[in-house]
Amino acid sequence: MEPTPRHIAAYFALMEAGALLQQLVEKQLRDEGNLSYIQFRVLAQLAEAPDQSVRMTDLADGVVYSRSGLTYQADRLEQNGLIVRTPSPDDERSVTVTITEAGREALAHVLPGHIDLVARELFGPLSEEDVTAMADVLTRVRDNLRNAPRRRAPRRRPAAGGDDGRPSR
Amino acid sequence: MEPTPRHIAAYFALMEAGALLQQLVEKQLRDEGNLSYIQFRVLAQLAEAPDQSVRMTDLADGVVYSRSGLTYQADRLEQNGLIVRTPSPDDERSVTVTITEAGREALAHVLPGHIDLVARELFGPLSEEDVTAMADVLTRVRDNLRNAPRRRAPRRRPAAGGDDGRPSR
DNA sequence: AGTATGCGCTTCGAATTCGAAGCACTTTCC
DNA sequence: GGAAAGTGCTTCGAATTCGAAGCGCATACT
Repeated sequence: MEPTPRHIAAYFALMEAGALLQQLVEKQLRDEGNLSYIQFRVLAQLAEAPDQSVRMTDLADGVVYSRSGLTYQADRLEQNGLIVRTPSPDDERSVTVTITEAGREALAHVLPGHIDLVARELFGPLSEEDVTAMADVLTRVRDNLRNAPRRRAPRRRPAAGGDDGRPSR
Repeated sequence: MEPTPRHIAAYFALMEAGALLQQLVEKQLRDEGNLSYIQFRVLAQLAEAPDQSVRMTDLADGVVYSRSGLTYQADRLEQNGLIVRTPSPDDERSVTVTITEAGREALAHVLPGHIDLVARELFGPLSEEDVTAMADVLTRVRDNLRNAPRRRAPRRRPAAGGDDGRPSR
């Protein structure tokens, strides 16, 4: 399939719109609540979780983020008293993250401004139909992207008969 | 305007789709051409410029990036011989960036895989109508976002009769 | 049971990011 | 014409980012 100019326009518009919006959002959260966008997403995810708790891995998957990056941000959030980390009861390896009262307050504090900002900057120029179309198309795109990255080739057959070129560790 | 669940879905879908796609693209460019996404955008912008040259500031605006960040990436690109920086002829302050032959080759080298990736991962699940709708809506959003951040209040009337409180530099 | 493999999280190091500050040149305004 | 304000870029420092490596627990296979 040959890409048309419209395809290219759609591609760049998506990337740029996402980047621009993230910059605005990041600034609002920083100014009003001293939170990064990732931290905001983490808190939001915890707040709507059944028992205010989620495992680290599920958090990372939820916010599209590297595991080490999440560890770093979780350190920040815990230092600031917005979350608590405890070993998971059922699986000794995993860590359960729970939002604290202070965390809920921090979230509640930035939320109104956040909603205002998004309503103004993102949805401002859009009609209801536009919003519907955008949600529809982008949801499909996102779900597709969430599955596609399965390029983590399982590396089957760990060189049963010879060196596969991978350096020893 | 009260945000509906559909608004929220659209907002997160935009942010996540952008982030996921960027990760895939970043990886492809890194693997196949040792380029970051920003570097790719810079080269692409230079390649389509009238005389293969653009000023630093215009580049930064074009790719949605901080000036200092662009300086850093321009250093990398220049070290690798993909661009050249020369003082601008008309304005002694500004720097004109020009893509080199090696730069064009690097771009040509990653482009086919790039187009494949985007066609597959982004446009794969979309119909022609979807692409049109997405381009239409997101272009408007992006253009709106490009202008909106004008919270740099123009600070009109530079205190014709007294100190406006702004610290001297 | 016992070893091999896999999973969940953190630590580590190196690269990248941004804003603030600095520098040099340009334009504006008396 | 000269100070004041603005513009374009780089430098600087501090924070953030990610992948690779490390560690301990869990699961599979025999």
